Amino acid sequence: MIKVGFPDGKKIKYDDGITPYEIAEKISPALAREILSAEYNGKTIELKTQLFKDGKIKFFKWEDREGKMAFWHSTAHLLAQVILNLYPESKLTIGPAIENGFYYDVDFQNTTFSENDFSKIETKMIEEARKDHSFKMRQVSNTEALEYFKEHQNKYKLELIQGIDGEKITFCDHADFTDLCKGGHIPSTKFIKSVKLLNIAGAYWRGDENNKQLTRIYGISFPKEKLLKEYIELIEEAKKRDHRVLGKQLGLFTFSENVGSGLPLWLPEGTELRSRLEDFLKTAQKKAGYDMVITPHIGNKKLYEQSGHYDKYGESTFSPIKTPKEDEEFLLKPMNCPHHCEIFNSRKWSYRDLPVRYAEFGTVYRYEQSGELHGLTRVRGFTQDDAHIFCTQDQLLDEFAKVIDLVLYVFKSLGFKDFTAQISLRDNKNMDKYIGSDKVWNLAENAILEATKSKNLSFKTEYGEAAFYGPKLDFMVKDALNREWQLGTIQVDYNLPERFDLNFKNKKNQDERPVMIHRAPFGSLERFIAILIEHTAGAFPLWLATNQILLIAVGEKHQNYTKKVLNLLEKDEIRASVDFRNETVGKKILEAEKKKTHIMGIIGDKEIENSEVTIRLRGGNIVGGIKLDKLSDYISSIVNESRETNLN
RNA sequence: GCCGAUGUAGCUCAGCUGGCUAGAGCAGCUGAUUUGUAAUCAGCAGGUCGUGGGUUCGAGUCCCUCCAUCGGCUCCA
Repeated sequence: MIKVGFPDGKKIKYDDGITPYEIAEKISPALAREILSAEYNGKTIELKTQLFKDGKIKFFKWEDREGKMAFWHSTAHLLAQVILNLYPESKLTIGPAIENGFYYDVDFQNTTFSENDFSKIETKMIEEARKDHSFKMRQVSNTEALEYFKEHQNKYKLELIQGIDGEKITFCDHADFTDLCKGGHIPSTKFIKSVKLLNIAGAYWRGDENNKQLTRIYGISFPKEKLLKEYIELIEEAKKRDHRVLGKQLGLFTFSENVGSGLPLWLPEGTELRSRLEDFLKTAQKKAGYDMVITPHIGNKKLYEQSGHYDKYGESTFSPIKTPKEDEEFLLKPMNCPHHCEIFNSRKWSYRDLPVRYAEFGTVYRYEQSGELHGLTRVRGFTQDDAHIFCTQDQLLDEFAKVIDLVLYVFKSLGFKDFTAQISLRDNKNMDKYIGSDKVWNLAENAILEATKSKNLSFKTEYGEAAFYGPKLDFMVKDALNREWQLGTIQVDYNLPERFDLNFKNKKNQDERPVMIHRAPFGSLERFIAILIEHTAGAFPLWLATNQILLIAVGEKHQNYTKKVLNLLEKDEIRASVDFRNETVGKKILEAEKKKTHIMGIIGDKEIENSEVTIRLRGGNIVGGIKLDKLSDYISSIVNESRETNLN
């Protein structure tokens, strides 16, 4: 007999060799029908794995992340089976489950595979799924595994097997298909009720661009038809919220082939939104003791050689600009930090002067590879809400914590309620990517860790995500569709102060190095606005909206009164506008809705008679008549509310 | 940069396997209408079909080059 513990603490004895599925069945047949995978003593196992030792068991359903992973991973097997069936020449490589579905990387050899082939594969997959094939794990010897894939002439799998040392090699069989696999499946293909292949992409073998490029097929699957429908609706909604689509519709920004790709042109409405965001941050930064600075758009190449940036990123800057002077070259500014270091160096500092905080909306230019450009989220010219704080070692924790406060204030004001922190450290396998000694890196990493803990932020740690000069604290926000975006970043840097020989006089009148904090709560205005558009579906918080209320005059004879209302609102600093076009009220409302106008004020005979304005909120909620002397207060109150919560 | 796809009016799209002066809706302009909570009616105008080349009696449609965009990969100071 073995003793099995459950998450609720209960312990039950079972016969040796019982499987998780059988245990579930004993608990309740309903549970057995729903579970997709299980974990035993912290390790993912198959539902049909026999248990011979005491342990703790956990069951996973579709609702659990682990359940979905097993489900999608199993679907990847199904996809592989069908592909090998239809394209016997193709070579399978890897096919994992991902956040939203799964993919399989396939070398189709000389055959081209396109989206047109999706439907026949989907059909075949469902056909196979219905046959109720069970997934069976089996252990094989190293030689046996190598033999198998030699026979199938699959050099990719051979490479994978050679990379597995010590561990046991396992195969997974279902139907007539066998794959190298470490496990984690649903019991049978019959659970897979609907499958959708999503897109096709190129992906390098093992993620290395020197390797052959394979065809990656992305897909998703569900245990119920209805769930697929919901998923497709979610994708449709995301498409509607796409900042590139809304940016066009709302007249915020555009691109021109003649200007160049990745170089956004800000239209008047977009510029106004952007300036308002800048003003918002400027005010907050002033309160937090920052000083604004301005630096040029170009800088001598030597400056970036000194900082180390040129060595690291020289290839992704725009080509150097030559001057009549021989050997003199300038770069379009790819980052602001060296400039701010030079500002710091323009005078002598005492410890009494620190911390010094320089902020700049600094426009920078980076020659991103053409295939990496994407709307406003990845561009070649963008403006960072950059600042650099120069402080003493003693001030570091406090300063860092203050920056965290500022970042959180920004998120809160803009309606990002759901976010996580990520501490980005060095990749210990690739230490030559970084500059500076272990000693200063350890100092910096500890500072970030401590400051983050002092703020009670929960965080995850990612290795290999640090900047080349120092570790980072990055903020990932979740938008209204639950998608995760990286926004603000805070970095601790001991290296640039060294490279620029920054000093201040300490209490003992000795030269001492300041520590530098790099930070950008938005990251860049372009990227931030893109994410804000997708998060709010273009309906920005009312305090930020360019047009807070649109006054709609029913007829020509109502225009004078409407103008009076406009003046009244403008005097109270409410951003109002009027629509006097010769159009029906219905049409004006439709267009205001399209422009995501939050508040509409309708004015006709009735309103004039009662000295009021009828308020209609976006989406059709009619508030009713508000007297003129109460109107500004009413609007101001919803504007203020919008600073805390989104008016949505 | 790499793999794959796409590119027709300001916008969204139609144009079948190559065949007369390339179509529609919205937006625009003109006129009528002065309108009550998600599209008033009529007329007009608007495109060298991304670029350059080629195949053909004939190319928006087929082939090649380049450019841009989209989905990914790689990269992201």
